[in-house]
Amino acid sequence: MSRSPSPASSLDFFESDPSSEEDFIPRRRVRKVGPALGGSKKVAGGPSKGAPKIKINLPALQRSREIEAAHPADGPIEEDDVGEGDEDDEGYFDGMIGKRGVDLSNQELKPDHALRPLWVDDKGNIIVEAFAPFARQAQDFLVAIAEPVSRPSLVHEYRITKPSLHSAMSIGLETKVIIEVLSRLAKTPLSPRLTARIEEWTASFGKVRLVLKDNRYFLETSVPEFLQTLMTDEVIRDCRVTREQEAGPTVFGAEQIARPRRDFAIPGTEEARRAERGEADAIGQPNRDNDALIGAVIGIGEADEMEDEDDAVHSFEVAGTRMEDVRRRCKDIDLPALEEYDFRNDTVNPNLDIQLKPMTVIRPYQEMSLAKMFGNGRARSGIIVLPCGAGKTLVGITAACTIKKSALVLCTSAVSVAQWKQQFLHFSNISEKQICAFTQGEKEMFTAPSGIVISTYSMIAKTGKRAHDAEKMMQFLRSREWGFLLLDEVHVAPADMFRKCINNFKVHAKLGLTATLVREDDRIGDLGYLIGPKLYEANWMDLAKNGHIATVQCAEVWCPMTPEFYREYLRNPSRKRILLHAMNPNKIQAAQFLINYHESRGDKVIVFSDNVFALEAYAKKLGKSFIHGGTPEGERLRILSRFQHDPNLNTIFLSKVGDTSIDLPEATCLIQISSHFGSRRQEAQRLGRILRAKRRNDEGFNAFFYSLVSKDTQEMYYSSKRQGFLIDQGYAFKVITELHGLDSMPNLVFPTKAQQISLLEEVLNTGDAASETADHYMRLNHGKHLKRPAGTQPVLSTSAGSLPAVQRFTAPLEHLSGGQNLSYREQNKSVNKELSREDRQNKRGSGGNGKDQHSLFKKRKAEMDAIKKQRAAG
DNA sequence: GAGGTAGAAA
DNA sequence: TCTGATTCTACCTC
Repeated sequence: MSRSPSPASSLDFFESDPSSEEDFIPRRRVRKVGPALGGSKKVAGGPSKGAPKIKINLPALQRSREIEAAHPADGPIEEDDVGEGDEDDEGYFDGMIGKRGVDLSNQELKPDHALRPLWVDDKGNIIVEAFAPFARQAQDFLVAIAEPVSRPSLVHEYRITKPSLHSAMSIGLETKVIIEVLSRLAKTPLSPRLTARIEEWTASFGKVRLVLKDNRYFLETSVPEFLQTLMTDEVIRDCRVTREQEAGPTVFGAEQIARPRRDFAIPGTEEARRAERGEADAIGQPNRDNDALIGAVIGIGEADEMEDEDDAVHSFEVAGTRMEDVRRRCKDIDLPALEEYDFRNDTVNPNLDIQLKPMTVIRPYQEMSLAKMFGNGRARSGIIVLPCGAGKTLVGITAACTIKKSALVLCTSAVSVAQWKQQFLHFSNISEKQICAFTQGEKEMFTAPSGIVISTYSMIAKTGKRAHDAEKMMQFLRSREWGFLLLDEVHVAPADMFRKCINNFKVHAKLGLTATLVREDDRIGDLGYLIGPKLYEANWMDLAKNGHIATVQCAEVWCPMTPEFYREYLRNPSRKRILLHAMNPNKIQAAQFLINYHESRGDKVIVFSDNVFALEAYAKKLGKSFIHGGTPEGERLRILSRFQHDPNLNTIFLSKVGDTSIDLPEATCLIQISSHFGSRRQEAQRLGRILRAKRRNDEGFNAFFYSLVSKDTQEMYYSSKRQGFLIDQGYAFKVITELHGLDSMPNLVFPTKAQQISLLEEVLNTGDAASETADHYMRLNHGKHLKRPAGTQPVLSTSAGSLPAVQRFTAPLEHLSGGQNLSYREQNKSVNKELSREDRQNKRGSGGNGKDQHSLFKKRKAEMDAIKKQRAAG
């Protein structure tokens, strides 16, 4: 690698020997290791004589395990942990098969195990040797049948769960194929318990369907006993619609039962171009090399068709307003309703004349995800997960061009509505009068019989008063049947208000798109019944390898707190702590150093800060432009265009506004200075800002992602939590504890203690102002959040005067200090002790004029004392 | 455009 | 154990 000599030598942390694990594993991650690693769990009967003992104990694996242990609530779409059976044998099968660890200590290796890439235990945990022969093909298969747990470079981990098997079934895999392929790829024979479980879980799948006909929803099944189950279930019975003339279930003929192959090509693919040239013979056949190869290698031909079902389809109507209940209940009673839209044979809804423009070509992974959606010639509802910048929009548009029916597109912001509209016009031949936006500003309806409407979730979910036009528009949207509902950023859909967007419309097929299928609450699993199974999830590392997204070097920079800041940090309530660790002078210096370094390399740098005060302070101190929520539109555009075109403006500071909706293809380096919450989604989305870097295909090009963390503060905890998602995607975070050359840098900000202390003073004072304005803000807008913590007494604030809304609450000290964060408190117990000892000494000693006590600290102490006194009195 | 209301995110 | 505090967005009305 050739780099300019002086800064490169100071930033050689990315070039050190990757084999030294020490550098790659931050020490703090070495927490307690999960159970059953390397076979520590009890083994019935012990290992049989002569059988080789297999232990998997690779560092990479261990690391991922530890991260998982650190936030166990995480994870892909998963069943609620039902856990009825307490006994070890049964309990863990509910929800997901295994918890963690792959224990094969009493298993016999197959003689040719070296050729087979998988370790599969009896709980459904799978470990892939990514370097083994056929690992590639194995991974294609695993993505379809299991949840990726983590995918670092050499050893990948997957887990078979009930939802993942349902996804597999919904894209057309069959039980016996799943078991067969799995057992051929595994190094040891599959456990009978696992195969039994797979059989059990897949048995009922796909036998119940939910269909929309003539604006009415029907549950249908060809298995009489399932019909029985459904009709006697009280929840579902409650959702039934009975009309006078149809007391019992309707019985249809057999025509819907045949499971056809796809007999058309997905637009934009090689297949489609072949079809255009009249070479249509191969359509719908598995045309990927992988399929053929895997078939040849493991001796499995093409998947057999589903065995013939009964001749008659029984169905009954359910209320459209109760769809969510119906879907959830079906899932709960293990009869998940499959939703497929046979759009080619839908003669009721008019077709929409929409095609991809001839020049539009979709990428292999986009084709693959669409092939999952349209695999059997119908449109399956589900979710496609692609990294930011990997062309989600084009996937959505291609899906719309395949279905060719009226479509409804929902996004999170008005900006993104405009982008979708523009992209539709760019990639397809849709005419402008057939595509319309529904936002505050635009309330046009299409006049043609079919068309596309693009809107925001909040517009649709709006409760209460509506503008006249908006109400009319909603009636229009609600009154008609839609062929296709496209949900952008679908991870927001489980929110209370947004989830009704999905059920408010008569929709045949739903497709959710997202880059980050994670939420910090437990609602991500709801998407399973709100929309459908996950159809496809791309591997970030693979896309990077193939140049579809940029390669990123990630680093966490540990900045020690200066003593003055740390002392204040420890004694201040949590609200100011955020400010204190964000404004840590060492961090500001680190930011300055990194910005200088990357600007000198010709990088365009984005600096993120969640805290608006810190954002502004940094930007002003370092003389850079900044944008936050309060920045007027015109100003934003001006700054952004200068960032793109002006070679003298290479760094911008962004607040949360930059997380979404601002597209910056120029950026190649990203620095986070304040990230006090543990949102994995935000971290991934920010990384996504630089994944679409235009220069990504340059030889040896790397984008850079830095997280600046103040040492020994809450940030450490949050930072490791935030990284979870990216680490699971295979990114490695390097920890940098020292930036060489920083001290010798000219024009370093805050070089002297005096300047740092005056900064501290400013921070504390402004902090006061900030919390006052925050109080004011809350009084005005967010009174609903002022809930009294349990076990506290309301105290009327003296400053509140006649305003009844303001209440101050007495509470244990922990409520104020943020000490309720357990892991954090543990870390700092001794420090707190030291601090209180120091406090006592200060009190005993110099009666207030101690020479080491800055006047500022005296003031703070007086304030704290006043608070304490007040609390004691109240 | 200002100000109000409501909601999301974590 | 329970839920946080803040920033931001979007929509509505006037």
